[in-house]
Amino acid sequence: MKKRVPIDFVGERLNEQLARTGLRLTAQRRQVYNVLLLKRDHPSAEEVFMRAKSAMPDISMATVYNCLETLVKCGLVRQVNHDRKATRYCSNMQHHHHFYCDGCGGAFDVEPGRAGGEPRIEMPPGFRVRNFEILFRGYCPECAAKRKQEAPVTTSEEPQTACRSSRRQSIP
Amino acid sequence: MKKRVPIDFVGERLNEQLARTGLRLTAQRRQVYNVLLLKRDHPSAEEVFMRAKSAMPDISMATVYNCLETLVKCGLVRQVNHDRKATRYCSNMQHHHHFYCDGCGGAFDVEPGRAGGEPRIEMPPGFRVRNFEILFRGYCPECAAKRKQEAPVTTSEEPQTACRSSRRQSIP
DNA sequence: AAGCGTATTTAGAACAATTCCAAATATTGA
DNA sequence: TCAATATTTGGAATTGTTCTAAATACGCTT
Repeated sequence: MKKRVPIDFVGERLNEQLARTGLRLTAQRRQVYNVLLLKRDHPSAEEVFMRAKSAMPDISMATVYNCLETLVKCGLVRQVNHDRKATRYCSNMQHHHHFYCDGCGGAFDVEPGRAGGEPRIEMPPGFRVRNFEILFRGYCPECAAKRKQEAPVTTSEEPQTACRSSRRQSIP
Repeated sequence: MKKRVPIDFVGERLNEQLARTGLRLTAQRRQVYNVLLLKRDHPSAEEVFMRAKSAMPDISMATVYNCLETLVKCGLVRQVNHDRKATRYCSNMQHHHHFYCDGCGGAFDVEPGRAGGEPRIEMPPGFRVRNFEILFRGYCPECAAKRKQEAPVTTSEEPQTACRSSRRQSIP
């Protein structure tokens, strides 16, 4: 690991955020951040490791975990958890929700609704809500289509949701 | 484990649900279910184990996991996950949401809103939503109060939510 | 109440994801 | 270039959970 670390467009933002916490911009951190920006499909640490490794063969799993943690602390990346699966990492820092496919396990961003789309749940008194997120489950377009042709008359489905499916909002 | 298993009010419901899947009503299953009904504070498997153990000293962790799994399959209990913490178990089978306290780690039920309270997020086309749940984070009344007196002028808070806090809806 | 086939419980091993550790290496500023 | 500090690294340790195979219990039939 003797490379200089040229500061490019990716490095810019990264360095800026790191600097404000007194952290250093290293080749590994940049690589990991790059991976996350390049394909925003919510990869797990393992997947980030594999992708990073193809460009930087000597990077270690421990480092990937370290870098991810650092990026999270810097506010450049978010962790996304679903059930007890491995934590996934998301470089979309806008407020948004997630859809998890019961078929392929994929995670998709769901943009918060526009007009009156956000929930107006009333909390019991005393609770201080700092943030919230909606977690949707179901089938992604691919899996939905696949299931439709394999089992035309689907049973045991429980569409207990108030959400309409229409207009596109976000792409995998 | 030579006890008979008398069927009481708890056993009733349990037995009914078990029966429809060809499962047996055992003392352990009843004990575990009882624990979950008795104190609905979303205990983890470990906590269920400890509580069950005080009434049934020979019950094993493996059995607790087995029983919990069975109860989930029967539709009497739900799993609730938050971040990478241990799975918690919830005997409230109504559609509802959860609030997680960043202070004490507690989990609280949040009843779905009444008039227009549920989210109307529009999904991209093709997605099939089967269900959803809202996950709130913040401070529970106790922790909120504690923090207020310790740090009167709180910084670094990001109240990026559209949710009002008022009228009680659910108790811990 | 004895026997039988199946379900359940149990202790402990195995596992996956993640964190911790201490030594080696890299980076920054003087 | 050097010292001081931060980061990376491989491997061990941890946590929560699942798996396994043997022991036990159940429900039913005689």
